[in-house]
Amino acid sequence: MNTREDVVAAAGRMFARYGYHGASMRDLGREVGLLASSLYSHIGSKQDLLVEVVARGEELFGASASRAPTDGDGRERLRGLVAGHIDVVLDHRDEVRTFLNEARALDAPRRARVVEARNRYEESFREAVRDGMEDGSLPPVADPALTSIFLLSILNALERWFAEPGRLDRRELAEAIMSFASL
Amino acid sequence: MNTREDVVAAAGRMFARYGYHGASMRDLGREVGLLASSLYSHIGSKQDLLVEVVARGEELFGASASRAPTDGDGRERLRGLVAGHIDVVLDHRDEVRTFLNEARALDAPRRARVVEARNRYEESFREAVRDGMEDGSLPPVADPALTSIFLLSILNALERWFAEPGRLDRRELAEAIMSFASL
DNA sequence: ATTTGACTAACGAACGTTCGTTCGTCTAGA
DNA sequence: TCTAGACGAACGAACGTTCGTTAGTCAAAT
Repeated sequence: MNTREDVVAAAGRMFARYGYHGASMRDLGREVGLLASSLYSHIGSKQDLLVEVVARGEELFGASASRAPTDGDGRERLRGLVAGHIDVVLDHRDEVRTFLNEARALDAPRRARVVEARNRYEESFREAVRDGMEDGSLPPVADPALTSIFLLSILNALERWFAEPGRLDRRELAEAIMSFASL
Repeated sequence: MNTREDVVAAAGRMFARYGYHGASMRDLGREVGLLASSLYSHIGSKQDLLVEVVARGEELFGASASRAPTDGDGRERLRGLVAGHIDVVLDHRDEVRTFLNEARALDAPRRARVVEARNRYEESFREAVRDGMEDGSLPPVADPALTSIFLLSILNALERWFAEPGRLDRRELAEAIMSFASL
């Protein structure tokens, strides 16, 4: 019914699977059951579609971070961030993939904004780790920044291999990641 | 002097930076100081170039795995694999990036071969972890497969952020990763 | 009666690739 | 030693195709 929404969703799927440059407007039209030209009744340009999909990824992570518990010790907050990240990645694989891998196809200023958003998001991880070390809820760790990068490396890679349903559910996955990092 | 080599190297650079579909033959020609048409004195097709770059990535990881120590306990062997992986990623960023991210632009049978090679490589990690658990050199870990995936997630993400020279050198990086995983 | 959203048709630009050609360099035969 | 001719490498032009995008039309829904 809401065609525009279908188009954006399809764009997310196609960009995620084939990459921005690898997915043509004709492919995209076929995916949603329209001709390429008809897509322009709903969107401004292909680039606009990418901007929108990437922005959604950005918002999803931002919302997840701000939804994380602000009370509780560092460990609990980190746990919340990890669980939130897992949910975002698995519930919105396509937007996440596009956000993580196709932002390079954005023009420079928009790409810079994405990098900035990622840094802000990463900072919330660093903060939780740092606080957890100070309040004693996390073991003293060499470097909160490094720990955050490693955690996010694992979390962002989930999109490439984690399948549901599988041997692990999300709860167990979060547990496995935390205990892998001995956190 | 060896133009063909230059072309392949430039292709690795361009594919890594802009993606296979995002890099045109004219871009590539400009990079090596030739016209697009002149590239065909040295290569068969754009697709051949991708095949070659990806194959190099594949070989680099394969060679690294077979260079790893076969004697020593599991922990020592895992350590060797991690250090080897770090070297491959940092010494051959472009080929690795292309290998990791652009294999999807290959035709299905070639893509399948890449997946297979990745699985074989991952298996060498699993084996080292499994052996390390059995010989007592590694702490008993829930799941060697999961541990390997997490390790490789961290290792493959290095290409995205690790800079040399920086606060950490490779030795310290390997150490940080091993101790992050409490291995 | 107006508006919406799909269509067909077409645009110019860029794509990967092939073509005929030129221009050195290197080798073999006179 | 000189020369003929084969060769590798690069060129510019052009190929057919696909790209993203626009314009005009027409049917259905409001």
